[in-house]
Amino acid sequence: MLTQDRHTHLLTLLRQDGSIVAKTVSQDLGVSEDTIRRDLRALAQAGQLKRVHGGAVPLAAANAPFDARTSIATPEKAAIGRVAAGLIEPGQTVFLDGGTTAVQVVAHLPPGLRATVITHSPNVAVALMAHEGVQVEIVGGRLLRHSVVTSGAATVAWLARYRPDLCLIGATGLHPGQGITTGESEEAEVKRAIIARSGAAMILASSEKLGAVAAFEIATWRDIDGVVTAPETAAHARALLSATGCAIHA
Amino acid sequence: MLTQDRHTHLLTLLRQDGSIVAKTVSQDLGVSEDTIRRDLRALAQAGQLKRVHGGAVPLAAANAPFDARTSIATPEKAAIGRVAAGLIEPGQTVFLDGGTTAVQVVAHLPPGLRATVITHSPNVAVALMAHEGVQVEIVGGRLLRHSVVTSGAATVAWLARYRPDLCLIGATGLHPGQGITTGESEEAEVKRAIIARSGAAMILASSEKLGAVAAFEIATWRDIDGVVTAPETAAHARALLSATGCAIHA
DNA sequence: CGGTATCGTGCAAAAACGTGCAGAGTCAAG
DNA sequence: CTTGACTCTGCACGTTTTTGCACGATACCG
Repeated sequence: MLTQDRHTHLLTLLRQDGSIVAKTVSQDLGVSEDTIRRDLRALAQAGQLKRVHGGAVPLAAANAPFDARTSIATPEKAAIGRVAAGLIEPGQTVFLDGGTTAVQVVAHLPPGLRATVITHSPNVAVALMAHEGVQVEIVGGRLLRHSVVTSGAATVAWLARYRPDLCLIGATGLHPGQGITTGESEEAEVKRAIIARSGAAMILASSEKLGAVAAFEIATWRDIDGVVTAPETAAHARALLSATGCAIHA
Repeated sequence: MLTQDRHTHLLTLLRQDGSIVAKTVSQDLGVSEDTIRRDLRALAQAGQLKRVHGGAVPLAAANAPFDARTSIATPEKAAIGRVAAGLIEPGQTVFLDGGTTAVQVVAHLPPGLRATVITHSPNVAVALMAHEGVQVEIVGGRLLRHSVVTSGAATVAWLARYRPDLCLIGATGLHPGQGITTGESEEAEVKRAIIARSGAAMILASSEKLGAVAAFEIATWRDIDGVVTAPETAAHARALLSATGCAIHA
């Protein structure tokens, strides 16, 4: 294994998992921890990552002019992305919501997957360019600045032409009594519209969303088919949402 | 085995595996490591690969997971971007085509500009997020992989709702007799549709496009209102396109 | 505040590198 | 056919880079 290969491997790992643990990687690659530490030192010197005790994390926003918001992947979001990516079957047509978690789903798609992905997030669309076998459809409309997805009446109208097998939706609040909610009314409309048209609807849920409630309802528990969480938070999610009869994927 | 054969073999290997280990290859081919090293030196000299300790890796692009999308901006494209950005008046609604030059237009927009930008490029849309005052509309549709813009019947149909004051369009060929052309028929349809709906249409032209002709016509000189070039190539453009009566902005 | 994991540095072995040189093969002129 | 120039290849030798280990210092965690 070349030094360069290790470097790219480390950067890929960083993008996928949101962090690097020196010890783990050294065992995976069969080299000493010293070597990994030296690599991390070099990459940090080159401004490609930030060293921390025990390993490394991505740089904080400043350096990346483009996908500043999308590239900061927390380990939990990476884990959710991995699980959600596993739910997509070859040949399916899938709607992918916007947000950092959705980008993580893309990062964990099996290489060579053949599928069709519909999205209203330009970030997700760009990330999907790395997957040769995936056909991408973008939903047009006005781009919301804070969440970087299209929305509004035109977007909802455009959605009418799709009937995806599966949709993966982000949300701000998942509450056993109050249902699934988000903080932006236009976004809520889009999410609601696509859930209604999808064969199956899954909610991408990081731990801080569990038990929370936001201002606008996206769906009730009857409307959706599953919640995707990180393995670490699965037990918590199951306990909280047991009454809803909703499946938990982790 | 001929030297030439080894060279092509090495380049093939590089494409397949993403890296070359001198020792391994020398054993596989039954030649000494010195020979492989000499080959690598020659190929590196010819700019076909990058030598590293232990072997070789592809030049920049393919290997680095990052800059696949943040494509390299040549000084000329940056210059064109600067000129084109200056053509946009506050308050206008502008259609921006895809491509690296269009991203450069965004990079040179005056900070604080208030305007509406319509685009079918997710890259351009993401780049525009840096401009608080710009409202962004994305044109939906199927995403073409090689140029990273949406196109097809749905995209053209969607365009019907816009009447921008100005459109900035990329092209592959600008020829005084053959008009403005591009190499992809679907893209040509989109460009033609938006030019027809715009108050003014400008073509973004880097020097290698001047005098060139591609397979699909976008527009005749009657249809467009100006060509944007870098200051260095303005004289050349004026000479070449004088008969068309088309304004040159530089 | 103590224990443990991680880090940095110096060092030596191993791997890879560059260079000079000689043998083998090729080719064209004589 | 011979000769000399040229190229390609492999080997030897000294240099540089990389790697793993030892040991003291430092940072996290309960």
